[in-house]
Amino acid sequence: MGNVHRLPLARPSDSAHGAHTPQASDVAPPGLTPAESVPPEELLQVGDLARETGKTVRAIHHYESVGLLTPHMRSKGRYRLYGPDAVARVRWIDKLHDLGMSLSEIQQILRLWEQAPSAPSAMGQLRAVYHQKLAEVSAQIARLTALEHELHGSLDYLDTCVECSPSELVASCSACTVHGPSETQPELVRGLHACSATSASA
Amino acid sequence: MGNVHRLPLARPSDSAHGAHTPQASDVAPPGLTPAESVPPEELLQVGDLARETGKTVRAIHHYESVGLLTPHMRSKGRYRLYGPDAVARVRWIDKLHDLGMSLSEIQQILRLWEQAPSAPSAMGQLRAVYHQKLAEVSAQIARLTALEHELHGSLDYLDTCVECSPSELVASCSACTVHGPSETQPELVRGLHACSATSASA
DNA sequence: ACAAACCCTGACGCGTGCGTACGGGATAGG
DNA sequence: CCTATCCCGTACGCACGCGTCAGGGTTTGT
Repeated sequence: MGNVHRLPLARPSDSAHGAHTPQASDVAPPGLTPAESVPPEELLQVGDLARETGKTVRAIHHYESVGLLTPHMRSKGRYRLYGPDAVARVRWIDKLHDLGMSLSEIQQILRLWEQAPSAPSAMGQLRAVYHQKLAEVSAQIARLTALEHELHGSLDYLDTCVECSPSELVASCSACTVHGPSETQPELVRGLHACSATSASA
Repeated sequence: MGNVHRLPLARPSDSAHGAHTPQASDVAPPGLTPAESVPPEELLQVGDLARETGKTVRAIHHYESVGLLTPHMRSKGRYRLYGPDAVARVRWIDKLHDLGMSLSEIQQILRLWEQAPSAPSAMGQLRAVYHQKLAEVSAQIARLTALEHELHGSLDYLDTCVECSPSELVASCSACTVHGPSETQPELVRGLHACSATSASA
């Protein structure tokens, strides 16, 4: 496959709005264990989960639809209700996603985990995956570091260009007298010359 | 926008096959400058360009269609013919793409460049963009480094898990007696517990 | 003349990760 | 009862970066 890796600018943050949070009455007649022993006070609606994790409701639905997350239970009105561990889960998903894994790859890990015959085996498999990811991350860091250097180099180069005679046109850059011919230019600069692309619009 | 950045495994390489390369007769009657003074011997067909840059022909067409690249001229049979600078151009595109820029962002840079009134101005704008990109790359490196550490931590953690009693089931991990409760687990491990996802297929 | 490579334009397909809109209940407070 | 939020399920849309198929010329060698 080709090249895939984007850089972010910033993370979207959450704005807070208040509504209602699930109450014990939502879920269980007082005094009964709700389905699988989850303190009813700590149940989260999808919106709450969204806010706590910084994701959108839609995203969480999506995660569920691809099998990454399942609500602990439903209210009687079919509202999704999550236990506190869901927060960890979503953050985990996010992290792996940041690690460069697609949602379906993450799914694979979950499968692996859930279908593992024993704990040590599960841990072993997980270890293997993380090991692999570690290598990839290191490689990516190396690549980016190289690009970082190239950028520095190009910036240095461009610094002198800025002081060039203002009357010079870009067309003359390929025969620059200050820097020498275009062969000596950093690749990040050289690529701009010639090969004119179509022009249009403002 | 959400999170976007993938890691690669390896770069596709090129397999060589031989065909015909453009000849002077393709393009200009002997003794005439071909359109814009390009040594006819050095002209590349799209396939040649593809091979030299490691991209596919389709990709190059695509770059052209989004205005990143224009053939220097066409043969009389409408074959695209590129000058040697096209190679630099494609590599440049690839690099910026690796830098995390979309093709249309790259296009913007080209626009900037071509529409710049003077060379110093063009260089200045380019500098600004690269400056910005440098910051992003640095940030991304920082993020990845953090993730690298997390991975290391998780691997260490998992190392001990592998030696756990083979009869333990994953379900009991959340109450691990070796490591303590799940709150002390690395996030990359904690996220796996509970929140069971749907199971199906083999 | 014919075959073997190459090239052309056009257009639909795909995988990812959600955004967004639609029509309609659920829940809480006043 | 009315209303303000929040939620549900379904489904289409979109941006990216090409892959891939279709139908048909172009060059070149023998």
